[in-house]
Amino acid sequence: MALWDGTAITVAQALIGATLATKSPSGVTSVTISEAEAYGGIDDPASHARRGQTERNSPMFGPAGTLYVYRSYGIHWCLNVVTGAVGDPQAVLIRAGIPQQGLDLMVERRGRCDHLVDGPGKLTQALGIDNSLDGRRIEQVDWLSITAPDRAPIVEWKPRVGLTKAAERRWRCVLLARD
DNA sequence: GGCAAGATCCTCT
DNA sequence: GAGGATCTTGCCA
Repeated sequence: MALWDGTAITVAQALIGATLATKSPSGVTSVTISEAEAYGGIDDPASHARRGQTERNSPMFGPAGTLYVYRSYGIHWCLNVVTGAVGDPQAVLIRAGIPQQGLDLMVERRGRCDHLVDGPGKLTQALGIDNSLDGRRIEQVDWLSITAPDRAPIVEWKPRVGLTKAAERRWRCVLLARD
């Protein structure tokens, strides 16, 4: 069973502590995922899919393991992993991580040496992720991988941030410590 | 066709 | 801590 099989809630928790890695001609970069946010289906007012399927959000309606990359505030890319069944638009937003490999490359991409991957837009920039991945399946992208952690980490569920709708739902999963 | 909102980040004070 | 940048999407007239 793949990491992304399940509901947005269970997948968000499963992704915490997992290793997200990308390869490029410049080298390999990888992070330990430390923060992920669950987005429910069309009944989640904060989800892009709340008004049904559109051209923009159609990857969310695809099978589990599809990547949904959208532009935020006209500037940043945000990476989501689609979960749930086809036609059930659940997804997990990968918000932040802890740098592991390729620190130099991340610094180069970010143009600074601090705050490399502590936000959704920063994480995609540091890992070289953009909308070329939108609608692709994780298994079909040979330069990106997500690997489950060896041991289940200790996590905490907190309210979502940056939202104006349904922000009170405690669907943000944060890495507390690794067992 | 026009307008407002938005799952953010950076810079300046 | 506050405010500006920047642009796509969806709603409404």
